Amino acid sequence: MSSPRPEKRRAITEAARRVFGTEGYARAAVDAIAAEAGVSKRTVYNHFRDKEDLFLSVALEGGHEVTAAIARLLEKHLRKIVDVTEDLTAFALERVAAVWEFPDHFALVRTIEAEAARIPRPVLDAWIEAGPQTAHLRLAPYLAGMADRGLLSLGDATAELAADHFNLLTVVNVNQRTFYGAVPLPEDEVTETVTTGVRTFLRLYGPP
Amino acid sequence: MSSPRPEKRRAITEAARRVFGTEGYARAAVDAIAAEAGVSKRTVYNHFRDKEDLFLSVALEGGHEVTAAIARLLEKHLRKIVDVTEDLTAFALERVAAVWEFPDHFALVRTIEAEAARIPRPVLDAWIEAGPQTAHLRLAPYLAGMADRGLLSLGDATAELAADHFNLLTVVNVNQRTFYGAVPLPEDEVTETVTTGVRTFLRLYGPP
DNA sequence: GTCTATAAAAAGATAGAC
DNA sequence: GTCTATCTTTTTATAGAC
Repeated sequence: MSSPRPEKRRAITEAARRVFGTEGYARAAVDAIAAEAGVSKRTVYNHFRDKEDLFLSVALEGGHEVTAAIARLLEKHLRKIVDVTEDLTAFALERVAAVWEFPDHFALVRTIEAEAARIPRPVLDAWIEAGPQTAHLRLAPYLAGMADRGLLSLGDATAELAADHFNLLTVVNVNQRTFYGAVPLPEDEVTETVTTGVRTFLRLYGPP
Repeated sequence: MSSPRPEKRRAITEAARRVFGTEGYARAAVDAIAAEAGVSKRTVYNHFRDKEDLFLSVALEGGHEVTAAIARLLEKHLRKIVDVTEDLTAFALERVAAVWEFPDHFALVRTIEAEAARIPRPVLDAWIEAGPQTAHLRLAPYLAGMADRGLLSLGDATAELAADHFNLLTVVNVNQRTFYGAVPLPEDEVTETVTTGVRTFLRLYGPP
């Protein structure tokens, strides 16, 4: 399972992400992954115990990458606030667009959700923590900071709860409608949904 | 494709719902569905063109059934309002519990979401309309009625938007955490989430 | 570790009798 | 329309040479 050719392993994981994303788990053939990666099938089995091991490795890796990308978006838009409404909206719009920016990953997310009941709990928990949960919770400190500066008023709500509501009203709402990007939604409807979501969030937590 | 033995067709669709729900689309074997239904595989192919036709028929049928069940919950809890908070909470709790009451159907929902990109658009649209969209939109008239009676104050929001927010804050929130019931969540956390969701909803739309 | 070739099993769909 | 038996293809995983 060690790998003196790290570039091959890399090629395999990238190919696997594409094929698993396009085909789903059961339909994806290891043959196809090997072909897409430009290696023989035997090489795939030298790097990964079996198909399931390959799938879960790719999923976990993708979770970390997307979480990192979202962390960069948080820094970009919410590190220094110029205008609360505009900055939150700009963040949410780019956050939502991640679904189209990493189509292979989010196709994988849909597959994971479908397979959730069949994935070993420790592995699933590791994925949830690496991916959605962390990406989700990292928003809270930024909101807390904004509240400290008087830009938001959390009342007796925790920053985590406010982050929860922000995500539901913007990202989750759009993802529900588009099945995580599988069904396209006109850009102006996305903008409308996010704008309304931010406005609603500020009715809950906007400065007095 | 006609069926002089309707009870066989029924047995097949019920078996298909269980097997597709348990195994997902690609993994589910028509052999297994036939065995579960107690008929031969050839009989399955006499009633349904192919595996995909069977899957989509079952999905659509399930969508209608669950939508009807949710309509009954709306009538039960929101036809006559005794206490706004309590009635909305009771409705949301039972609405959320539907995921555990129809485990096969919601396992199928997860599969549909995963396969969304591969399902023919007209068929997918028909399913969305029969299932989630209708179940979702039927809440709006009840909220509008409550607003008319002064039990809610919608401001300049439409009843559809308020319904959207109610669903996001309660049902969608729980479903996100549990992957539509695939990962269990302690009952008190469910209650806590729904209660908080209703309270937040009433901060937005409660009477003045 | 990587390749070609192959084994072994599974699954979708159909032929043909009744 | 329903059944048993079968065809055909696809797929996971491995043997064995280099």
